[in-house]
Amino acid sequence: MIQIQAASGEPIYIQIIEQIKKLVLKQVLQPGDKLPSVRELALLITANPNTVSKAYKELEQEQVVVTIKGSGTFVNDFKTKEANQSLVQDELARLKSSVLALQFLGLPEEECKDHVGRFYADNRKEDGHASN
Amino acid sequence: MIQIQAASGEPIYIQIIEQIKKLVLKQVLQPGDKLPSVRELALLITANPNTVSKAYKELEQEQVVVTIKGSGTFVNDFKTKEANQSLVQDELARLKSSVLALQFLGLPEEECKDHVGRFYADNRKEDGHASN
Amino acid sequence: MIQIQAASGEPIYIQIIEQIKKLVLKQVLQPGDKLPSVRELALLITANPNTVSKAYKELEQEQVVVTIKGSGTFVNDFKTKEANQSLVQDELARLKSSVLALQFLGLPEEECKDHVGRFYADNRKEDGHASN
Amino acid sequence: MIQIQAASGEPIYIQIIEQIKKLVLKQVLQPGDKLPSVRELALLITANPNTVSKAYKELEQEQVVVTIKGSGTFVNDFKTKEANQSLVQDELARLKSSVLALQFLGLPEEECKDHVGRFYADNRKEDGHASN
DNA sequence: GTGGTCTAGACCACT
DNA sequence: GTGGTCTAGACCACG
Repeated sequence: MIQIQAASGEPIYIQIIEQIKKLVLKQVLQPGDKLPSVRELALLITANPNTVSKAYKELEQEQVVVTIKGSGTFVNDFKTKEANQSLVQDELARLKSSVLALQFLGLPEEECKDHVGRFYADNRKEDGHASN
Repeated sequence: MIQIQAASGEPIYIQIIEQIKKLVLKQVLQPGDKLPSVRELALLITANPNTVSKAYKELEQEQVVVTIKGSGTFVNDFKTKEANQSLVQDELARLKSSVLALQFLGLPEEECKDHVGRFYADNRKEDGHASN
Repeated sequence: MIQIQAASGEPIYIQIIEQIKKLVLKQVLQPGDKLPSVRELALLITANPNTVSKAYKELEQEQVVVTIKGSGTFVNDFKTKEANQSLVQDELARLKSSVLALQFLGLPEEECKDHVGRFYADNRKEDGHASN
Repeated sequence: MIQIQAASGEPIYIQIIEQIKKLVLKQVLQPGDKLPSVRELALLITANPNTVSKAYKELEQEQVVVTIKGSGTFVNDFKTKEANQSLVQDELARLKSSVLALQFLGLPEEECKDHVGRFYADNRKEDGHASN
């Protein structure tokens, strides 16, 4: 369910965070669903429990999941998600930086928007076949 | 001419690279123009010369500038830029990650594309007034 | 009668303790009244009986309730409550930590005292309508 | 400058956070000041660097400090501190819980407010002599 | 030198 | 069983 590329340079805990967000977005994980326990997921992806824990904590901080000590970690109910304007601002800054680089590399504006459209579509699909 | 935000989390050498790319894109820096020397720029932005040097080396590796020993560093001619498909792929991966996050935060696809369009437009203007 | 928020980060047994204390304070539960059995309360709030048991044990240790084997758990007579100076000290430490945080966040001293006054008043009312 | 009680039950990283907040509050640490490096402080208080790092990260997240990779951790300029209403709400919830407990233990309202006043005063003094 | 990430393995609190 | 805290020690990116 979750695939990690240990040699990708992208920190493992970031990969976990993004993949879980994606699963929630695709409704493979729905509000109330229990995530695998820290130790389980660590075994599954052959990572250290601390690393998984770090990912779960950050997901909780972003209100994607809720953690109940002794019980586990659960997908959150989305009610207060509109307020996160500051997070949106941060991400837009990252987006801007990527767009600058791509423009510089000669990627035409329309082509860039096409990619964005494809990424949106990808994250709505059930399967994980990237079209990157 | 170049503004650094040390506390932004973005590495300083990355900020230098992006700002110089932007200046080239906007044609403030034109092919053949001489960049400030490593030491000059380091003084200007109160950074470590090693940091500036690292930025220049990466810009040279991306063929944005050319360094001529004993003379300085110069903006390159734009002709050889098509080969950098791997760089484009890397940047598309970053773009994809940003788009995932923004989609997750509820940003509609069309709104995201609008931002991309604005960013493209920004980088064609002379001045640095962001519309972010 | 007792409401538990499993995802609040506050341990469930602590929530039970505090709510029962509050009910005693408000005289909804009076000296001699019988508390629900461990199993009854566990069912009511869908918690583990061990959790309820832990709460009752701690309440007994603080002399809020008395457990009589084979009969049940009862609200205690209030006479012996002066000795708990160590508990007061512990709570004052928690209070101090909260006050530090609030002062840091810019809450004026008078406003903080007003809140304290309101909390005292709240706990004297019968109903649970918080004015937080 | 920072004193840790390893056996206090209070997590070490929480103690670090609170003591640094206190130092900032007392203006012993002023905006722009450099905190001891993670490794330095770890040696000083004989804790693990990871533990100190955890404290610093949380302080950064609360915008008390700013971290510059390769340079160090610095006390932040307070400009955006008014917006943290949600943090205030969280702390008020903790305060409420403490006040409930103290009321239950028989502490009179006025005495409780006196303690609050003393805590405010303590945090304005230079020395660390607690009057807890 | 700085902080960031990760692992291995320990102990504790909570359910 | 669950997650939370902590230690020891490794490697990396940044300045």
